[in-house]
Parts: sequence; C-alpha cells; structure tokens
Amino acid sequence: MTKPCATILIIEDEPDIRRFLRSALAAEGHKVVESATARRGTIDAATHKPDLAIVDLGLPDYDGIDVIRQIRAWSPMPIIVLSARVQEAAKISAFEAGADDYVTKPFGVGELIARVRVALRRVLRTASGDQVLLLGNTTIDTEARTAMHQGKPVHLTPIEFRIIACLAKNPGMVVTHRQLLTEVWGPTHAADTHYLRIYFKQLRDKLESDPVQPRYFVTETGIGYRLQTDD
Amino acid sequence: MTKPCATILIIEDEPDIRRFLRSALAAEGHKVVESATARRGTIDAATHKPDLAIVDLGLPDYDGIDVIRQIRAWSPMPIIVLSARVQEAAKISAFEAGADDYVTKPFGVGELIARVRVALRRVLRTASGDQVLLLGNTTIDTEARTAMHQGKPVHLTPIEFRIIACLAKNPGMVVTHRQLLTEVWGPTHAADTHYLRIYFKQLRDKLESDPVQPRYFVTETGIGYRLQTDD
DNA sequence: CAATATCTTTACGGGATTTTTACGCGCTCG
DNA sequence: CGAGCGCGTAAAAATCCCGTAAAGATATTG
Repeated sequence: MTKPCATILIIEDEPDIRRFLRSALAAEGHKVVESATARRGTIDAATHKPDLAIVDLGLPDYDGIDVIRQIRAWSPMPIIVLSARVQEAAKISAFEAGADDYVTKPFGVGELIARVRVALRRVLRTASGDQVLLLGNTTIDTEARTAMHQGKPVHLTPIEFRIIACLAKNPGMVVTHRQLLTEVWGPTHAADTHYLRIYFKQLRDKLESDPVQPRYFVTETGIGYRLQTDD
Repeated sequence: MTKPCATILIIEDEPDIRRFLRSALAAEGHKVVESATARRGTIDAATHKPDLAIVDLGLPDYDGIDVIRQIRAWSPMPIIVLSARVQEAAKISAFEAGADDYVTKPFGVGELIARVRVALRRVLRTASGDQVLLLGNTTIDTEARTAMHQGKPVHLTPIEFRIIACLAKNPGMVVTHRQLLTEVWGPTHAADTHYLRIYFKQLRDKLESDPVQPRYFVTETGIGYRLQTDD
C-alpha cells in the first residue's frame, strides 16, 4: 500500500482526543495540524490548506457546524465530523452544512482511520481519474508526486504540484484564476493573479516541449487556465 | 432545492427493509431498483448502471463484501453498506473492499437519506452539468468554455462567451439589446448597441458555416438577437 | 547554523482583447 | 425620391492582461 502522506487538520478542544488522533494519523504517514477552537480552526484551514479536516461539533467558542459552513464557502475538502451528539437531527444538519461523514463518540480508531482513508482515496481518485497524466512526451504521476519530460525526471515543487492537481481535477475544463488561487494559496490570495503567471511559466519551462507555444498548459486570457488533453 | 432524481440499487434480502427504503428514496425523487440476493445484485448493478448502491452484508447466497468487490472491479459508483454487524473489523474490511459509507442496523431513515444525499452530491458535482449547446456542426460547452466548429477548436474571448451564455439562458427566445448590454457590459452601457453589432459579427465569423446568412445567431431588427436551435 | 531550495515581490515589454472610429448597404417613411 | 435609421463590415487606437526576468525574503534541509 502506498503511503497516503496527506495533511490533515484536527479541530477538537479535548487534548486527550487530539493526542490520540495525532498519533494514529501520524502512524498512517499523514502530517497533522491541530486547532483547539473554532476560530483557530477556520484560520488554520485557510492557511495550511489541509487535504482533509476532522471537526468536533462541541467546541468552546462556536459550533462546529459553523466551522463546516465557513470551510465549505471556499473549499471542497473532505470534512469528517466527530461528535458526542447521537441525535439524528444533529447528523442531518451536519451533512446539510457540507460534512462528508459523521462519527459518534466513543469511536474506534480503526474505523476512523478507515473512514479517513476512504475520504482521501476519493479526492485522490477524483483529483485525476487516472493517477498518471499523459501529456504527449511528459508524464505526471499524481500519486508518487513525480514527473518525467522526454525521458528525463523533472522535479516539481509543492505549489507546482498543487496547481497541476487543481487543473487535473477536470481535464480540458477552464479553471478560473480565483479557483486556482483559493485552492492553492487560500482564500486570502484570491486576487493575486501574478502568482499564476510566474508558476505557469515555470511549469511550461519544465514540462512543455515548446514553452513559448504551450500545448498543454493553455491560458484563457481574462479567465484562467486549462489543462489541454490530446485526445 | 433541486430534486436529485438518481437511480439507486438496493441489495437487501429482508423485504420489510426493502419496502421501507424504497418508499423513503422514492419520496426523495429517486428511481429505485431492488435485488434480494448477491447474485442478482451484481447483475442488476451491471444492467441498470445505478448512480448509487446500498448493499446489505448479510445476504443469503454470498457475502455483501464480495458484491462490493465485484462492483468495484468495473465501477466507481458510491456504495453504502447497511449491516447489523457492529464490529470494527467488519467495517474496516468493508471500507477496504471499496465501500464509501457504513450504516449499522437499526438505522434512522433521515440519517440514511442524508448520507445518500452526500454521496450523490459528490458524484453529481464531478459529473458534467451537460451545458453543451449543439448548433449544427458547431458545439459550445459553456461549462468547459470550449467551442468546436466543423471539428476544429475555436477560441472565444470572455465577452463572446458571456453573450452566448446570455442567449443560451432561454434558447430560441429573443433577447433585447438592453438585456444583452446590461448583462454583459453593465447598466452604464445599456444604449451602446454598436458593441453588439461588432461582437455578433465576430461570433458569426467564428461559429457559423455561412456568416453572411446566419443560421443560429439571428438578428431581430429593432429588438435584439436570438439563438436559433435546430430541434 | 549555514546552504539550498522555494516562495514572494517588483518591474517592464509584448500580445490579446476591447473600444473607438469610419463607411457602405438596404429599408422605411415623409 | 432622398433623408434617416438600423445593421453589417473593416481597421485603427487604447486598454487590459499575460509572459518574462531578476532580485529579495522565507522556508527547508543537512
């Protein structure tokens, strides 16, 4: 089994449970970020841009439902709710707010890890119908996070990889500036389009055979960028 | 809220639960297919191609886990497991086999419906909204922002696209000058009809087979323009 | 803690898009 | 009959957006 190696945000006020989850998730090979309050949680979600969030509903400052809504306002990341509330109404309102799963306390670690794994394999699968992108004589393995161009291995930085993942989610479709910026840099940089110009130049220099006349990393002037697939 | 209207396959041997689920899902606007055994279930999954499957683990002929594996061999459709087995090991093996969710009996209808809704909104989001206009030998995908004319891809500028989107909102209907101008250029340019003349010429040159005698971008003199669809 | 890789900031030339300007044609109506 | 209106066509001008380079700041790694 390949290591998932994702970033996971835990928003939970009880330190015991936090420590518990951290060790279990770290053992799976994930990087873990922790927040003890709703306020910090929403901030950490925007700054760290995790691949998945685990949210407790009973937080000291705000309700976890609000945290879910705040995150959903700008990101489709998987959100797993962890709560002592067993009433059906609580579950339904969490799902309606945008939660992807709901686990009631007390819970088994094994089950939670399994549900995390399911949520992650879903985003990785939808992130690219295939784990390997074929763009002419360049190949990009989104799972192993490696790339080849004309037989030579190419090194991609974390941000470059996030951009590719964002484009590959729906190949051939135009992804707007705003969409790319919020998903890679977070909602606070939704207007900094100059970042995109710089990174797309780097991507083209690394992966296009003729960087001046790009075949795959196509720009849609005034709108955004598009990953062109040669059918 | 828009009705989901998906096809859902229920693989469950107990008639009471089947009837129960069918009425609940039908009330949501879904089409329901039922199978009482594992063997029939795998067949029905292949023939009906449902958007989602609800699988009981305790089936008379084979184990539900095998059903999940069989379906996963060819389809990424969401699979929700319904089972009386509460042991963690059973859940984990179901998730490993490819299940997306696991609900233990007895269960609340509301929660199950909510989980079905979550699973469906995930696949429907990735599925194409199918905003494709077919105009003879030219096709326009308003979702991907791409256009083809006689097999060749055609590049459209942002304003050209907004005009098409404005026309496509109600195909065949006349859209007035004022309406187009306010929606594309804003209310300050509601009188600048010369913009329309210029851009409709460009659209016809790019997308019509005979730009001089337009078949699809029809002008209604003194009123506005209309997008003619050939039914 | 130093070295290196990565990210951010800044500036400017070139290209794509939009806007402006100008002219010819057919139609209607005084 | 000819003046006026709305429309189509063309090309130039202005504006906005993108690509490019290079230097400074920050994070990462050994």
